[in-house]
Amino acid sequence: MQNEAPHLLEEREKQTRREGLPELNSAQKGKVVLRFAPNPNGPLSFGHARGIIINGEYAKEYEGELILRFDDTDTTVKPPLPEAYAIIEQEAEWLLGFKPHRIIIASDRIDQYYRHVDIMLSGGFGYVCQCSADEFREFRVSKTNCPCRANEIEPNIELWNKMLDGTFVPGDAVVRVKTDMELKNPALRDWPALRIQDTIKNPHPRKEIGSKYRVWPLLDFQSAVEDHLQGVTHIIRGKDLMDSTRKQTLLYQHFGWQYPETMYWGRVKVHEWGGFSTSQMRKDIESGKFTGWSDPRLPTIAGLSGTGIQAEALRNFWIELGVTQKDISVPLSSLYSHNTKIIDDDAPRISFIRDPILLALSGNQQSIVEIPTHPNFPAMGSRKIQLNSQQVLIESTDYGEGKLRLKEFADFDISEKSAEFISQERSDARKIIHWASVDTSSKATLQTVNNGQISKIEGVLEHHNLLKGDVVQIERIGYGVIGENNTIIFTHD
RNA sequence: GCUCGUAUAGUGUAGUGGCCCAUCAUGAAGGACUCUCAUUCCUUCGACCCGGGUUCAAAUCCCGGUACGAGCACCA
Repeated sequence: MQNEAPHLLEEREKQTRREGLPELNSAQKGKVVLRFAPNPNGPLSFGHARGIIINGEYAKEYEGELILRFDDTDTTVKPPLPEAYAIIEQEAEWLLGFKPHRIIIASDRIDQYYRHVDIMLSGGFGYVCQCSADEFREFRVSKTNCPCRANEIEPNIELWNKMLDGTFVPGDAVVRVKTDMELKNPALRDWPALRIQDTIKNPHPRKEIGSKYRVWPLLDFQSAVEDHLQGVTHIIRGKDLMDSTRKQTLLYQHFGWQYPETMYWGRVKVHEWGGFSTSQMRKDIESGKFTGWSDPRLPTIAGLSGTGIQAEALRNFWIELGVTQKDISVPLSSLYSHNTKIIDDDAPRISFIRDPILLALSGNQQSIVEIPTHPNFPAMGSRKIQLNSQQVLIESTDYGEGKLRLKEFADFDISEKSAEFISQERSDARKIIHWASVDTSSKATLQTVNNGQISKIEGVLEHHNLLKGDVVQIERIGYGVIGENNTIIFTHD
């Protein structure tokens, strides 16, 4: 057997678990181009992070390029927010750990899209349709051609010019891609490519664009043309855009282009969060319900980073979820677990005493206590706690235990708001609690978010020389970020 | 309604016909370490939606069912 069929004897190596993202189809190192294309109608939120992180990771892995493209072609329903462009650029870089290789703004590229309308019209695979949305809906369901479909090339070009020159107003006409009204999937039947917007009433928020254009491409057309112009090789996006791929593939066939490889992910719900849409958040911020895009209650990138969530944690989180088409619901604890792994090694320890109770010390204890900044890393130094006034603060919930050990200090017997020194070494298995000296602590607030509500816990915080934004571990409580005015923003436990 | 898609432990994921009485992470429970209810380490728990079929062999292929989701916007 050894000689006749050696392969049967070969110890098959146990297949190892695939790490990270699945491979890209027909991808060559150095030759992939991916893109992330948000509508800049607000800064990035949690869900956008998936798009940018997954596409960005692939770009990195395959030594390719990532394009950040602003799909800002709607001035009416979800108009762009002027300041969002710059913010998104920064947030994208923060999330990725590198700058996107190219930045494209759709509203700068309208002439390119018009140029392709000309090709489409003169090639006879597009037409100007003057049916109302309602009328066309009926044609779509009954699988019948609308009358405009029969227009010759010349009349189509005339009608197109009427769209451009203002003869037509919004609703009068759209440009459609000629597919086939008998297609099985109703979504694909002669889909709309461009429409007219009232940019006098609703100018584009970018000053340089304003009311310059009346005819604007819809997503499927704009995105399809731009992907081709930019040489995009792989598109990874939500599965809600599957029919978009099918529509765009039909357009690509007309143009004689090859459609990029596609991958999709399913819907993600975070158990602890309700439904947030960018438009709704924008309204709620404008009405004062939230303080801004970085409000800690909001699932925005600004909100998350402000409460101490790290970009690397977000990256690990989204990479772990991968690109499956399943609709999933994840608990926040999963993100927090990634975050803890990132921050714990670097987080200085600090004491925050909730609802403090003052105890007078009696006995022969030290007057200065040194506590390591991080128990696992002595190199991070230590905190020196002065006890000149011999008074300490402990949490009210710890008071009443009777016998307590003040962490890294000494054992005490507690009664009547005073603490009697027992020993510096551990004398028994009494509970160890965190504490603060009145000499080296001051009033502070711990801000937490619980089911969409901000709550502020009053207490005292050990003195420190940390800076705003530093991530700390609050002993026996959890992790937090140093905020302004002696507040500490809770991250998670 | 029409069309498209997905279904593996509580949650998320690996697995593309024999390595699988199923991977890893998270979670829960227990333990070790630790002067934090942290970190680290160890142990345990726990799953292939249902029913047919193809095959010597199916989590993996096919059909049907069920469940969930998405598209059918002059939004992205």
